[in-house]
Amino acid sequence: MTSGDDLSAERLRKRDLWVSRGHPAYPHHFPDRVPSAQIREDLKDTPPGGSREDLRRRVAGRLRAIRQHGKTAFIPLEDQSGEIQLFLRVDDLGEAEYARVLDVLDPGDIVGAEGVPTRTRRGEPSLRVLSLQLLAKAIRPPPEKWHGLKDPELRLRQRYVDLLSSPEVRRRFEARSAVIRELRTHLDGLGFLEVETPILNRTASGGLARPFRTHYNYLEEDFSLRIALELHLKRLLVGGFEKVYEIGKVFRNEDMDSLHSPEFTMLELYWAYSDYRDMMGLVEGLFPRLAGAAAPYLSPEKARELEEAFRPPWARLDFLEALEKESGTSGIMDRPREELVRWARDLGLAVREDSTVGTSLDKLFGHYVEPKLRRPTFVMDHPLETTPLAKRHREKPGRVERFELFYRGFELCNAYTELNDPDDQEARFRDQLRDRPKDALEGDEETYGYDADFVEALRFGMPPASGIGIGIDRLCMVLLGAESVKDVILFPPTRKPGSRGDVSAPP
RNA sequence: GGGCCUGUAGCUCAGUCGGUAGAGCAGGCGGCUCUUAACCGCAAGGUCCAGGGUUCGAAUCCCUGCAGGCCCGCCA
Repeated sequence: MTSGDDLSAERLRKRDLWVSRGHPAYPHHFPDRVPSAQIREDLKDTPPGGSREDLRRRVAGRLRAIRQHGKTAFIPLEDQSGEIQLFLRVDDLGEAEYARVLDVLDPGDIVGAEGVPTRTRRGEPSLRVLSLQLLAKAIRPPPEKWHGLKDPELRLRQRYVDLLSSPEVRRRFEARSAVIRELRTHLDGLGFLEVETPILNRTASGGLARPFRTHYNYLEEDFSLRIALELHLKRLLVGGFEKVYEIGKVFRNEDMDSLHSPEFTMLELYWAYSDYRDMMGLVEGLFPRLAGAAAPYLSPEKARELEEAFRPPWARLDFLEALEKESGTSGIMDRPREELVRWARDLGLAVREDSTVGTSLDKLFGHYVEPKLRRPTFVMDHPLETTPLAKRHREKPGRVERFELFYRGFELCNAYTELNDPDDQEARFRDQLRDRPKDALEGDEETYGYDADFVEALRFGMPPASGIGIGIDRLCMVLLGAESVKDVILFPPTRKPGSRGDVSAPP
């Protein structure tokens, strides 16, 4: 009688009962409602046992429990603003109506109610209900009221159940939204223009990643989903826009773990007539604002910790100096490629025999330095080979003007003075192609794709500029204290369901 | 890709040495006019992830697979 199917059957029976009494099963609207928080506000100065007879309020939301006491009932109702208790009495509704209402209600149902704001004798802010209607019957029961939905698999596969049963989860995504809103407000205030550029591209470039492939029927060509926003935004600098940014999804056809999602949100920003030092100033101004936006959603201790951590100025480390110091080795730049590759491989780092100087140094840096960067730290002036889209350093030979921001051992953003010399850009693209491993498949390899049209754009003249990319998901992890990137993504990708929880099959 | 762990009622979880499957919540019936994880009584509810094997007998032991988690590796 109470297997899953039977629970649904019971709820359907109640819905039909409600309909058979002349009510619509799924009414079209519920006008003039106020947030439940308004009723709490109404009762701010009302003592226990008192009520606001001068008011009639309408609220709507999901029922979290039903506590029946014979001729009274207490029914906590939740909406986005919080919770308010519905207080039902035979004295208010009459025997018949009281029974009719309670006959059809279950936890999880969405109802609308009208009544008088009232504080119970115990002082709980409530709405003493004069009329109530079902707005949407929940055919499936909600998760256990005290523990909620714990199963990590179901929480991802059926995020809506996770959300409807856990205000804290909803709150985390409200916080994410608040952070992104603040990001926009801040950048708009600095005069940046938000733009949208194509997701489907002939060549996936501007980053180092394996792209998703798709077919564009109209153009009769295979396209890639973008792996970065960079090259289109720089085309806009050529076009005369001086401060632009985009917040959007990028797609990298790679593994997922607690720090990586194949589909993730990225901010990229380009700023004409500035260099990477100007950009550091922008970041130091931005992050404290974002920490401030996240603060109301955090414990006071966490909020203070963030505020202190991101108070500028932050530490600045020269890439090579840091690597030489932490590894206890000098003259790294003078060493031949083979020696660096051997060094990295001897440490057990995943570096191919035919790997480049840049990759080897990157891996060595990741091994020796990155884990130590707990407080916000700018790592600056990377070796040239690591970064084909950055401008050569004006003073340090063999290096580029670039910085990455590290915090708690992982990268939060990546910025550089942009390369705007078309000949240098063309040569650097070619170097990338040449260094590509011999067994790489065309279009399926992780390399900076050669974008000839981008080089052509540079030939029209791009102003000197700096640019930055910020991984929004990681940023939210840091600001909201999430352990996994899945915790800040509403609907992370999941594998085809196994034998449990298969909700993808049509009936 | 490697190692470890998990999968039992709609939900949260027990299940001993291999011997008929357990609780709480939710649901049903009854009681109760101020509860808030309401309470009290009664009855009901199972593809023990799937498939195979060992055994007189498997939720339990073995193998394979599926899904998930953690660590490592890979990957900006």
